[in-house]
Amino acid sequence: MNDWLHTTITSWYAANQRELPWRDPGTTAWGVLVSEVMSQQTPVGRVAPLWTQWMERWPTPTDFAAANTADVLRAWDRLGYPRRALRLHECAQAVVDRHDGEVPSDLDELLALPGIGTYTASAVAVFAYGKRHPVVDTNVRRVVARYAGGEPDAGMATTRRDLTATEALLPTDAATAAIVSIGLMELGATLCAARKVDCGECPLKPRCKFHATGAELPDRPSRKTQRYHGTTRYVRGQIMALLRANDTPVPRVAIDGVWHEDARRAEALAGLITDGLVDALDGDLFVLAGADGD
DNA sequence: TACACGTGGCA
DNA sequence: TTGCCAAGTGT
Repeated sequence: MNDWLHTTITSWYAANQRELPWRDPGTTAWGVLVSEVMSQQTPVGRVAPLWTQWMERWPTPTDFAAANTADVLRAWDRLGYPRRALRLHECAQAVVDRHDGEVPSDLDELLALPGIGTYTASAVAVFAYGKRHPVVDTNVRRVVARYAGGEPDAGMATTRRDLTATEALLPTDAATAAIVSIGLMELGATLCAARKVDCGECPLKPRCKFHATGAELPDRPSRKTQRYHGTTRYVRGQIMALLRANDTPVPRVAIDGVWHEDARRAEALAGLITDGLVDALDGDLFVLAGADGD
């Protein structure tokens, strides 16, 4: 009963998809996995150039598993959330240890890997291996909420409900379902964004409940955000940037320069050490984790 | 369930 | 300019 949706999305995506390096037909499952992890909470346009360099440097899980952690964190550069780089490194090691260096295609095996949650596991199974699963990210949740629910935004992320609602829209055929999923994501990332809709260009307009009811976006943001400057997260970022820029151990007094509040700075540094992103050396010196080789 | 977790572009 | 927002995951 959703045939119209499937053919509409499929043809729209074929004609309008953005050029992204990991969409090249020759991309490996590992390449897909890396692109998905890098894209977590990060605009894909910022990911693309880094992904290309990354895959040239570490083409396979085995290559990457052997990399030094400090090199990984430097290569991650300012992509954000450096813990993702750590998880990706652990993920490569798990792929080598548990799967003989081959990215698994089974959803549960993917889910068991470090840094791989519901979304990423589905995305790899579907986009790299052609499996049939609903792939539900923030874009899909929003587009489905608007198209099928007539609501301006998706509600709270409740995995089960999201999977059910998306599942109901997908075709039986795995290959087509994959294109519908990537098409919904693309639509949400381009024409049907959180704060800006372009119904005039949208192929789903004729049957979209949200458009039918006026497509009015609320003035209020759909989710709460917090101030960033001066937060622990901000100070962590400043410390990481300082350590990335230095090949030699950095004395505490240098770190003291990144933020004026002692307590905040201490909290940030302690957190980075706890998270395995920073190593403390004798003499009150600090380095990127694994800077001496893992 | 709710919060922590980086960074930079855009309106 | 300030603040929203981005292919989420782990706790």
